[in-house]
Amino acid sequence: MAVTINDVAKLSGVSKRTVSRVINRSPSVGEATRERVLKIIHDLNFSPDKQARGLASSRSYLLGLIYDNPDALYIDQVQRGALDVCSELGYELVVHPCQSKAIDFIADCLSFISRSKLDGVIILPPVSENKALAAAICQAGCHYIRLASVDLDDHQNTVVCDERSAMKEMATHLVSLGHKDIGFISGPHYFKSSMERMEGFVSALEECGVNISSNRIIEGRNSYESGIVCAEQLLSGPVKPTAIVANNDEMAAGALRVAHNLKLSVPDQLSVAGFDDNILASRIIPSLTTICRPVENMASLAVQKLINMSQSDDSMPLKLTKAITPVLICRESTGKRTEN
Amino acid sequence: MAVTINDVAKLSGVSKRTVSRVINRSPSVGEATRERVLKIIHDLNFSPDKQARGLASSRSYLLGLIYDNPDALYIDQVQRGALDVCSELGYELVVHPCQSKAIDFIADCLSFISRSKLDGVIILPPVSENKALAAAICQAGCHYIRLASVDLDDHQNTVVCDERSAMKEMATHLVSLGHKDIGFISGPHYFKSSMERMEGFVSALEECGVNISSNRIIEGRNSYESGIVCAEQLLSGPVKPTAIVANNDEMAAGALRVAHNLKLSVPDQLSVAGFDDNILASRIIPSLTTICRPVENMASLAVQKLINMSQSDDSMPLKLTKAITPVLICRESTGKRTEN
DNA sequence: TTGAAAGCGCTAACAA
DNA sequence: TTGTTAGCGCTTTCAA
Repeated sequence: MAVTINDVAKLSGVSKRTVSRVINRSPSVGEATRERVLKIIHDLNFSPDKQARGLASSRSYLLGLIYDNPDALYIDQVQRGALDVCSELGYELVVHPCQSKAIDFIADCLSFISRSKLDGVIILPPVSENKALAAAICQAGCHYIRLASVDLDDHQNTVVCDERSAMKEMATHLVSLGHKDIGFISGPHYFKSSMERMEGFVSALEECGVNISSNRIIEGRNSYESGIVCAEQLLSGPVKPTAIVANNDEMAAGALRVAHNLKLSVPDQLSVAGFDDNILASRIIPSLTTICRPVENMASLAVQKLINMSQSDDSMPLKLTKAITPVLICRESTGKRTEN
Repeated sequence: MAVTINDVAKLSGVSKRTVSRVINRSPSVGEATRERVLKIIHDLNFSPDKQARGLASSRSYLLGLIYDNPDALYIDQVQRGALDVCSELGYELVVHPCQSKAIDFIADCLSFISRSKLDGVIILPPVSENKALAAAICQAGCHYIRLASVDLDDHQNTVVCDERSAMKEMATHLVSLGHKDIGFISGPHYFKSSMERMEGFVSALEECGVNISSNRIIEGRNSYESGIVCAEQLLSGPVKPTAIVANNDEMAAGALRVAHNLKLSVPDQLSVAGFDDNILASRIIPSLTTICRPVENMASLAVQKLINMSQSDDSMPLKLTKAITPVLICRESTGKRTEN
């Protein structure tokens, strides 16, 4: 059978209790003892049984990942970033795609949490913006971290990426290329992140002395198809913008498609930019100028915070040390404004 | 606190053991007793604690997902398909991306399994082809299902998608468009699925009376970059193929990029096709003709089989009823051969 | 700083 | 058909 805490205790000549303390990184263990026990643990390749631990401590060492429908690459990056930290600290990650429009959506998430007694959950945007969900989870006594683009909660409960500053970079980039008539395809206005990106972009443009009229801003739904619809609208008039920025890469891809249909050459006649740096961005022709967030880092940080919260009081807190700064990636789809 | 088996036992006037029997659908419980207990269970809204059950019965009600590096969309689809069935049957899904080239790769997977006492794992291609891994998992006493393109194991342990027949469709499609000089960018030859697709394609072409010379077949590495390298090679000679088929969409995207660089118009001067139907395929310009596998269904089926295996003998087996047939998706990137 | 003993909620032998 | 008695492997009172 597998090696248990008893084996470790016997071999290291201490009690179960002390081994338990070592496992749980309690500071009240003598340095010599700790090292001896750690060595035995290592030699025996012991790892504590999660179910037993959970049963005894009413914890599960399981973290949940709740998301609605961001793109697959984003989810994949989150999972990798989260698991990096999880596996280091003996946690496992349980996934839960959900339907935020479903009527029993919150109940469904709560059931997910209680079914496996999750120690905490990470909530991805855009579900992360759902205030009722966060409140319900909190009331259920479960820890959570919301990934977001704005402070929408206690600072402890969020990992925020400064998307506003990213859009500022984008604005500066386009203005420096000479663009003065720029169209913007926003995400749905009921998402705070959409507003954040839009406002960040618009106000940065203004700071650069470029104004964007309200009919140059169109609300999309973040889908490829809606990107097409919005870009068609932006490019339908006699005077066309020389650049279009979209709230995400999917819609930017839609804009590229429209440009293609209209035989507008990108970036010569029209610059296009997105947000996300998903797999599409580097593969599509022309490749897409876009914003890349450090998604894996954000997820790692979220897990660290989560584990910190659910750790017993006498264990040492982890240090949280990763920067969350998005980066502008310039590719082929943006270029100098040409006179027209 | 939550209601436990003891509460149920007390209220229904039987022993814990009997309640346990009812929970586990043991046939050796009197009909009257069973009904009484079930009523109490219902009234109390009791649901047994997974950790306690697991600790006592050495099961976890957790399934694992092991994968190396297929594209993110594929993973996302697998997760959704798997979770559909999992959540219906009270199981949870734990994810585990891994590095199949790492030296301790198998140990790492085994540790993943034992850490959480997984009841079973689903292994995605291409790791699923690793025979040593499957053997090790089996020996560790864990159930597994390998998603694959060929029968590489006991039929019970695999969910197979007939990729050979898909490539036959592809071949027929291209031949019907008049193509006679076709290039093929294969995946690494050490993957069985690569060979399966390649051989399926080549032999189907032959059946259609079209031969493909060996210098028209180039081994890629499934990456976008290697697609570029291989396509450049195929298109470097004085006589160019009129169509290029790649082992996956990523490499096909590379081929599109090369065509673009060479100012070859697709599909007028060159047809290109991929395999996967990933997110790229429908967004790229021109959109990509490719093969779509019913990935979600395959994952659902895998979970059903897995749970069937790990269920106690006296519970009803699930019926497994989904078809696993890939489909050819024709888009813009393939068209009639033009004389040259 | 350390240890002894009592469970956590459930299932599994073995009786009855 | 049912109940009794032990655990599963760990954490947690409480003492020392």
